[in-house]
Amino acid sequence: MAHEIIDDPRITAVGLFNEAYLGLNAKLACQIAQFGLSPIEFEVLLRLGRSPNGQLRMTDLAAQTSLTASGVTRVVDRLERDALVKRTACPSDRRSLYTVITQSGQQKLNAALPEHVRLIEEWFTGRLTTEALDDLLSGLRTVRDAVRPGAEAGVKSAVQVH
Amino acid sequence: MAHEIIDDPRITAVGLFNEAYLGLNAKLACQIAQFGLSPIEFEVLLRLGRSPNGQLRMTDLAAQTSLTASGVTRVVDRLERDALVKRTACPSDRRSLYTVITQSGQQKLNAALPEHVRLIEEWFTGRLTTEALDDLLSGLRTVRDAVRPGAEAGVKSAVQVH
DNA sequence: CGATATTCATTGCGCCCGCAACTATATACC
DNA sequence: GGTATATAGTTGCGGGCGCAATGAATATCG
Repeated sequence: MAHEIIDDPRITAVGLFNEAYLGLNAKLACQIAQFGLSPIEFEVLLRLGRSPNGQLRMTDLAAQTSLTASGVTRVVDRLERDALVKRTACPSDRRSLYTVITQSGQQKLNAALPEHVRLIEEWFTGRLTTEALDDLLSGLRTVRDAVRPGAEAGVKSAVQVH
Repeated sequence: MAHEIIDDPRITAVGLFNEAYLGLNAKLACQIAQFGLSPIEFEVLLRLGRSPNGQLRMTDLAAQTSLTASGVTRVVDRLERDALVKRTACPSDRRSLYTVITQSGQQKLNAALPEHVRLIEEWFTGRLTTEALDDLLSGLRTVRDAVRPGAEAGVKSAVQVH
């Protein structure tokens, strides 16, 4: 009855991956929510905040997040409604729009970040020795590079895997 | 302008965690979809399949997945509509319901599992040396145990972390 | 035993987001 | 230069799921 494959250690490994990921994110989501933001809104703000001029085109946001173009439109809709970002025209391509973080968006981001980092330290990085953390990140990097759905910000040429 | 904290390596680490997790799951979701299942439906089927008698109460399913009770109700609704599970009364507590996997559910699970494991091997476990995999899983386990949202199946007494 | 509190599951409502269709602009090709 | 194709972004629609309210059964406690 395939009673052995259902307990395959590889399935267990993925289960562990899931639990660790979801558990950690639940902790972080809770803190982010205190600033009136959803995790995806926080991520967009973060990516804008670390980009040159605090701006990114909608398409780039879609590539860097787990969202489709449609999803980006709506997240930016919400952030713009709350005056945390604004849309501005792209001079070189009139199809494109820049989403640029506002003063108020930067302030909210700066306000949230210290505690955010503290929580990451508390529930994740601080739980491991330097060496164990390096090992973990190295493994994650290997997996990330394998499954890269676009991966690194700003990457233009994506190698297609068969 | 807090230009340093936004590039804190701990934030980067979480970003890496995200990319690896989402990328891997996208690969797996794609395969699962070929069997007409969403990832959460597959997970429910899997957890039922590895449980004694292929059954679990709604509440247990909620505890083991990332779903609320309401979410479990609806997932089981869909699976039951497709005849992959069925609800049966719990004799000892008439508030509770068992969700039990059907013959047809087992067959679908068995059909999906080999390729599922193969994909995990291809995109995850097979990318790492035995040692690197052990290190990765050990790190994940540490994090999981810290943030445990209920963690191990069947655990009854949950130690509350302040 | 009887009243109160708790637990299991479901449901109405609303948000979020993917898909596919659509508009506008840009690029390619003859 | 003009037509075909590709790309940027938005929108209607529909599905998935959380929250809070509800109903039913059980547990707790005076």
